[in-house]
Amino acid sequence: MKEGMFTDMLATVRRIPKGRVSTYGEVATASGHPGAARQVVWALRAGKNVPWHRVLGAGGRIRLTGESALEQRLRLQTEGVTITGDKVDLKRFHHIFKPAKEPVA
DNA sequence: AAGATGACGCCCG
DNA sequence: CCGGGCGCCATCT
Repeated sequence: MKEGMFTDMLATVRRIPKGRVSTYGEVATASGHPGAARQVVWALRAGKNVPWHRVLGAGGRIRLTGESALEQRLRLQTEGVTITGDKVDLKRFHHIFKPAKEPVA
């Protein structure tokens, strides 16, 4: 039965370990839906038991606004993720998804 | 069916 | 770094 793109995306987000982050674009690609970064947002809004706070905009920038952004910062900091200004240093906290398969050529 | 929306991304000036 | 413009794509009006 067809699970759908949202399910794929949520499963991918759930693989981001505590204390690490990823981006909408990365999640889209890693879940098999390159270019569907916007759909990752729908998935996060609809999904449950999902570490949505670990997903950021390109460059590690927090894209949420208002109260939601505050909560995201709080949650990330609680996990030990450092936020400078409005972004996270991907060099330090970026989670690299395990390549689907095919070892590096 | 047509237009508007958005927690996006990338390129350009 | 910042703003502006365009492409993308499921969902909503």
